[in-house]
Amino acid sequence: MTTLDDTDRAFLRALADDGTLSAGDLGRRFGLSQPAAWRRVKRLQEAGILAGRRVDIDLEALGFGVTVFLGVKLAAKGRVSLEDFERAVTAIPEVQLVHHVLGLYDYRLRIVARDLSDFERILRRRIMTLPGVGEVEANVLLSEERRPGPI
Amino acid sequence: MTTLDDTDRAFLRALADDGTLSAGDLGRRFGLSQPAAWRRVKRLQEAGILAGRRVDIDLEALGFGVTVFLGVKLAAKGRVSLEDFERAVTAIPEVQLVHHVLGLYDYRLRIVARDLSDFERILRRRIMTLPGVGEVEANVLLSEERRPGPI
DNA sequence: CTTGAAAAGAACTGCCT
DNA sequence: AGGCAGTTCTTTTCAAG
Repeated sequence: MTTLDDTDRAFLRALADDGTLSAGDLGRRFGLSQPAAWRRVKRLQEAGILAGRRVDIDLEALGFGVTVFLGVKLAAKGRVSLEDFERAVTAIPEVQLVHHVLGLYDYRLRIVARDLSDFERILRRRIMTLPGVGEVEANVLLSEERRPGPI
Repeated sequence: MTTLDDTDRAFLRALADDGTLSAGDLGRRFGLSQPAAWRRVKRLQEAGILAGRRVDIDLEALGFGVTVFLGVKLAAKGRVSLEDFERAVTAIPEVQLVHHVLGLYDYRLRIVARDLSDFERILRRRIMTLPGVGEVEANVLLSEERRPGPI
């Protein structure tokens, strides 16, 4: 674990919002020279705090207008059935995230579909037929707000 | 909505995995020249499909080892109480994501905490005191797998 | 679409306070 | 820690086929 100063936090917040910012941009924005900003970014990367960079793909622009969060409870929870379930669920193209969780459900999935009838098809043909699936609970996404988190 | 060819899909998958890839990298990987690859990336950006770039911050490296998904049901759901709830919940630093959803719960939150007793503090002092909160249901994250999605 | 080249900008290094 | 000056490298952008 590493501790950060205010400038590090400002850098992380800025980069979480816009990953295209260069060291020069960050320096100008927060009153540091380009090399000083660059050294900070490098330090954050080497500490593993800046873990990677990704692009944001707008699936709605591609016709995937429905996002559903699905809680899944397994019927039989042997060690084998967890692995079987994970292997099968990650093979479904519409599944974006697989969270193995503790609580009322065993897994939480984020699933995208073109529309609700497309989601029904995925649920009936792909999800309910997965090995070991018991109860499921669905929540359809209306709106999403991303926050910087505790940095 | 836009339709993509196989190369576009390959670009998006590669960039979703590693946002640092340049047009030259993508071209080499998928058999295009650098300018051709660059024009494709630009087209995807202008179509809004490549919506932005962000860095991945490893909150575990900063001492936030616990992630909890929290379903929240509101007790009274007037129009005003939704906005009050959203304003109050987005002000909690540990809240990373606020999903307004349809289903058994009204909101789904992604919350990070240093440990479980830190999470208990957030839950009791910050969440349960939010305006209009009724039932809550928590799932503690054990492991997370990200998938490319249906592109 | 390609190649080639020029221009711009970002990354990186040494040295100094 | 940070700044300045400079070099190197990559990316961007244009020209021409």
